[in-house]
Amino acid sequence: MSKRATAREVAEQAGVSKWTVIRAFTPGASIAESSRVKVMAVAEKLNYRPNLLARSLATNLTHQVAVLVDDFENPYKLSFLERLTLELQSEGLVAVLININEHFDHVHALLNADQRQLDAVIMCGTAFRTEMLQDVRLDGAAPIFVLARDSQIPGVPAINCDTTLAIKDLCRHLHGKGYRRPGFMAGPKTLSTALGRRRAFKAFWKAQGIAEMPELAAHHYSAASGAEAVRRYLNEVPPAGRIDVLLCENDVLAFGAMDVIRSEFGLKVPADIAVAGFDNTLFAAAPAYDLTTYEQPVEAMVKATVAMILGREPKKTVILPGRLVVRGSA
Amino acid sequence: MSKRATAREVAEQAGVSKWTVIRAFTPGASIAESSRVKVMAVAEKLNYRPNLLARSLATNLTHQVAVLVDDFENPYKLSFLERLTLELQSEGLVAVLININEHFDHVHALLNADQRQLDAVIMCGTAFRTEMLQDVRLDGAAPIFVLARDSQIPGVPAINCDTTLAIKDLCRHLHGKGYRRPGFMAGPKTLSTALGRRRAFKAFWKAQGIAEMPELAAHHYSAASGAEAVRRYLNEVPPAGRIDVLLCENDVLAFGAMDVIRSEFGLKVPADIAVAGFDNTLFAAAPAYDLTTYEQPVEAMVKATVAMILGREPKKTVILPGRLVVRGSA
DNA sequence: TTGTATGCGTTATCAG
DNA sequence: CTGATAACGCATACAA
Repeated sequence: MSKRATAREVAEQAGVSKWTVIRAFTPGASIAESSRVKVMAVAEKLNYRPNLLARSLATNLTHQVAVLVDDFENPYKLSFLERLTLELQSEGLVAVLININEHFDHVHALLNADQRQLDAVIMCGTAFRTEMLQDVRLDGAAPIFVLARDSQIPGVPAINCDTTLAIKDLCRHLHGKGYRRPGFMAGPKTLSTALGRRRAFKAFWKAQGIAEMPELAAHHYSAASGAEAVRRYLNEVPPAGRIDVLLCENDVLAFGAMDVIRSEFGLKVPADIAVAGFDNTLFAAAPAYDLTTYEQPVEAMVKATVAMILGREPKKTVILPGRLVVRGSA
Repeated sequence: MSKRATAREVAEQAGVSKWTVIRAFTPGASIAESSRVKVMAVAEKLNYRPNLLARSLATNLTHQVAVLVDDFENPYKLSFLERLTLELQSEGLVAVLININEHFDHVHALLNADQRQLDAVIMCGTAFRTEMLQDVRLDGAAPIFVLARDSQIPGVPAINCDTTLAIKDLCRHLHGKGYRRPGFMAGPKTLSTALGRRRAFKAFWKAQGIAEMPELAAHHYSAASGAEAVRRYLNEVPPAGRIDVLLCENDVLAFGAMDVIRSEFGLKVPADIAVAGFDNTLFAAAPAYDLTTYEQPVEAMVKATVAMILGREPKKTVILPGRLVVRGSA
């Protein structure tokens, strides 16, 4: 039942001042080896370890980083969280995971992070309105980073995959495969716009002299919404006038789309309609989907983010190239 | 560029003592309405908000809870994280997400949580050796809770789904469907044992007078390992002697198994081999898998955990019933 | 190398 | 209701 020992208690038992105890636990502090050993022995006995809370109060560094997430339906988020926590922890930082939802929005989260003196805030692919950040006065607060999404906010760097390049790579592949009647499935309007994938898609095909590009609108970034969108389309448009390839804004939408195309309409992928996604989610590789998609450079993005947080790199928007993953679906 | 204002600064500008400022921000503190208004005005102007770090140091409460996770390959974890963060945040707590891996093990995480004075530690389905906890001396430290797994450690309550009931429900369904040659796919030995699913499985079929139950061993809880295990089995055992139903320890293994059964061996699910899983992952509902599985009562489990953390419920192991989800795969 | 004084921004407690 | 004093556990600067 030995309660947490404090530096003062250790000092008493070791017969030194508490500052000497602190020094023993401060790497690079000037302290005699003899007293260091003595202190450490007593510390071990009393089960003493420095109180990081008190340290944070004194140093103004919590070594904690807020990670804001709002879409838990996308398994892809899990990869991001894994890499992010891994990278943070390897640098002595930890992630405070904040669930952004109707009851707890960005402003709420930002204020909270501020009050807890967190060292940085990473908005991990969260959907936010640019105006939102201007409402909040966070002058002395932690720097904010936008991960896996663009940021138009001055002073708030984004670390993102090169969307233009990515969509171009994807579309070039589809075009090379001979598809000429492309369709695009987007998520909710505002969020979709922020991703910029639709724009790049239209630009590519227009450059190829193809003007007609049906758009299927999904209400959420979920398989169910993807399914619903494609169901609506297939019910409305007779076979002759249909698209021959569908690029979905992300894998989750693509999964839902493929499910409906095959199970409900008895069509073949890619023979009748080819499908491609974005993210290279774990399941994209499963034979059941075998989805052609695009992989974001998660590790590089995460490393770049953490480097900026640590001040090893200047804070500025970074765009990194990803990787086209060709599989059987398109 | 207004730096973070402190209570003292606000006090000076408002012409009161800093304690009055604190009172203005302390719900239920006795303070004159007039001075409260005065303080709030200045606080607003100076952009003051209480420093939770300092508060934590004084109160010994951080309102932060460590959430340990070690398996980021299972999309199911995402549901847990979503519900957990949601519930914690609705109670004024936040989750510190800790990635348990080779470089950062449970002991490391526990010590870290201790030093950061976290209020509690939730081991969210992590694989640990019982001895491990005894090595760590964490007497005055935060209470530990084991979520979605059993705990044999005295004083460390587990919040889990009723495995025995769950497996019995699943198996009864399979038996009712007429399957008589059951097989079980387990994950890594030690982790699997901790889950207790295999044991319940064997018990059920033995009670039905069926003794032979092939076991397929997966090395990890991943689709690839599930695929590999079933591939090995199907290559070794000729069609005549094969199982007619395979219960996998979790959905992810089941997905991998189904992939191989159908794509590599051209067999039908459930006609040739039926498959069932455990967890009711998002993808289990997809037509591509249409997996019969068992759903853990995530929300109830999470609520029970948080209730104990807040001291609203006594700390003790809780076993909750889940829900059988019957689909087309078995 | 070691000890001392002071500060970090709160909370708790008591006197007025 | 308000101000003052001590305490939370450590860091920083300085003196010995």
